[in-house]
Amino acid sequence: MKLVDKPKKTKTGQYKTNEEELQKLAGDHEIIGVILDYREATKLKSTYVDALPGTISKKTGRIHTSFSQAVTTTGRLASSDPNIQNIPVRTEQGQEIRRAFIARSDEFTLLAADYSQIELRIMAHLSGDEHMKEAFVSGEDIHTATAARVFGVATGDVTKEQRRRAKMVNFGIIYGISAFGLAQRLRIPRKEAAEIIDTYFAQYPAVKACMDGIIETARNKGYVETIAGRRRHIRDINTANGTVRAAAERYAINAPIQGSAADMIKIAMIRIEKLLRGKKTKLLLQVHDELVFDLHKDEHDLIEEIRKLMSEALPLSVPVVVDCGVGRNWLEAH
DNA sequence: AATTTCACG
DNA sequence: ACGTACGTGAAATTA
Repeated sequence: MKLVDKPKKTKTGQYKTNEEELQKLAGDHEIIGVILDYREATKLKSTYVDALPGTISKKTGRIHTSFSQAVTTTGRLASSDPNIQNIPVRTEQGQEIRRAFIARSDEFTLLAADYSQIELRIMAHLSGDEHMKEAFVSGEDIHTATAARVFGVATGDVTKEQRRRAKMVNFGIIYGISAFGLAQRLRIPRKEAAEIIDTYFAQYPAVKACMDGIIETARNKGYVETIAGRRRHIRDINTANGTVRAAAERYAINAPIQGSAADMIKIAMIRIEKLLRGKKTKLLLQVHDELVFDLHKDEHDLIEEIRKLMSEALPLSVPVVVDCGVGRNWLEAH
């Protein structure tokens, strides 16, 4: 429709029509919003509404996923056939789908127990950064605390926009931040993004030192390690190609963070399995930082025991907070 | 079979 | 100038 001067192309030469590109055209033609709505609806219908009923076991009347323990590069589990780790939750229509996941009978409810900000807490632990640790020890909202530091205002004066940006920066830290990546996410010039990152590292100096140290380890040993000792080998960490090397450095930084979180929840799962022996309550699912249980109505005392096992699975130098919720369906449990 | 898009953490 | 945020799996489309 000639709405763009230089339309972006995919690597095979097709026009890019993903959400990010379409969103930029939202004000230029009324069809764009309609297409985005259509995309959302058809994605949910084909991937979940149409597909999941066919996966229900004839024998049990339930959906049984497969968890792979040796697939991901970081130590996370992967769920397939069907994937139950990507059940919708973000949009209204998505939430309707999540509501369909219910407890096994009237005697049960669903319990969702999830780690709060676990990857940033692991960053605080690995780096030992006093400012970041203090934010968690005092129970502050980490994104608000980061915003206050990066934008130089009091915690109470942090605006929504500042918090939103700080949240993006915190995510960036976990991913092995780059000025380009942050600039794209925040839709600001690369130079501004670079300044935000500089301020961030000035406020959390030990985080910067930790990230440099991880990269140094990768260069010297060829691999990085999680808290429990899982290794990820980092190819190309010493390559001359700057782009490839920068990517390798991001993998090196992300792997110990994402992987240590995976270590933690796996240790918790092993201990919880022992706790639940002989009980009616069953562990159903793991979704990276969350465990979902069929909780029997007479066993609600288990909630605090599960919370304790999860929060103490891999002790950190900051508090590990586990949020627990109970409901008739998976959406309500959150 | 490869690519693109998009669902989740 | 290059060209990137990390980790997955499934459906639809393209080649």
